[in-house]
Amino acid sequence: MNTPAQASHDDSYASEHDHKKCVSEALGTAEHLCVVRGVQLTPIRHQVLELIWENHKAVKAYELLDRLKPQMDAAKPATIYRALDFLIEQGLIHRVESLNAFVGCRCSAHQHEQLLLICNNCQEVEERSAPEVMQALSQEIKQADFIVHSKALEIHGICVKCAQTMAGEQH
Amino acid sequence: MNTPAQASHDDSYASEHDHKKCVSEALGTAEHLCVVRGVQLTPIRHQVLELIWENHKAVKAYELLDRLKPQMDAAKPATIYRALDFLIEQGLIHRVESLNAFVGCRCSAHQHEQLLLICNNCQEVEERSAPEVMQALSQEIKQADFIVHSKALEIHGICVKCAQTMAGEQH
DNA sequence: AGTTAAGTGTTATATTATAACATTCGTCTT
DNA sequence: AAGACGAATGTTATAATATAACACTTAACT
Repeated sequence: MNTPAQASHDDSYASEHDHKKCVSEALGTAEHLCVVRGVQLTPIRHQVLELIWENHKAVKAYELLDRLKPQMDAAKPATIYRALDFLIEQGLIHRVESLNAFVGCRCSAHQHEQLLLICNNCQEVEERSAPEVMQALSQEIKQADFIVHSKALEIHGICVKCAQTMAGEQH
Repeated sequence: MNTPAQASHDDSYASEHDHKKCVSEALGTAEHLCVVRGVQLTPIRHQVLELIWENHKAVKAYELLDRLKPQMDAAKPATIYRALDFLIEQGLIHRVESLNAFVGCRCSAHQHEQLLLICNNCQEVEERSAPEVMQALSQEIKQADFIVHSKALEIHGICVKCAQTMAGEQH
């Protein structure tokens, strides 16, 4: 499979906002939730979650594996996939179905199913709770007499920042 | 990867409605659209489309390959994937992202992006145009200043028929 | 000490998908 | 007719994604 182009803004998400705060909040919430739920956020799981939170881009399992290896020589596919399974079960990350990739979840404590806006240019993923969409969805699903287990709501396109960057480069 | 349980109703979609008509309409529309668009629905592509339309279940690429081989001994992965790429480009089938599988599209001529209700029990997929959902989505995406390229809207759960079957089996 | 359950280590393999290059075939050009 | 072309297909190889299966460790409980 081809390596997707990894556009990267100077003013990327990671620098535009206070990403350290962003990460520490996410990890703090994760640690707290795991204690509350009586599940173990083991060192491996914590490391994988940290790697995922390095930015807001969707990241592939084998890329995480490569990034984990320097810290953990023994890391194998199963190491990553087990950690990912746990993190998904706990709602701490999203699996991006349309990319076979993973991204941190900011909404672990609340409802987990969100609308994902996925930039085809920079791979950053924006989560939106999109209440009107969810409301309309509920109605529609109810009309169909369908019993929901899970939702994957993924929009691909170009994010604001990339659109601006591209517009700037036109001149 | 595990083989998903393939539940199958006596009163399955395929027998409940006039599936022959369903298939002939789908194939007829496909043939017509390809003529209009000046693209070639070659024998291979036609055969793959027919295989996909054998039922309303999401089907895997390698399962299609196995089903194609009796008719076409030379069939290889590339054979299937090329046909699938064409059919997707032309909007004649959906790729179900959350299953890495494929299903016939009833709405080729109109808007292609639909809400998919995917039964975890029988693998049947119901397409719904869900105008209210699409309207709410447009609003939400506009608010995010996001430029849409494509949408994957996939709901997993249990379809009406399976729910009824299960309820019946409780006694 | 013995048992158990959860987590991890390790090897192997299954599943999904694409790359790369050769060949065929019909059509258009000369 | 000969050659050029583009689209489709044939063919081989391999990349990328994911899981199975079984062994081992550890901590908690009995």
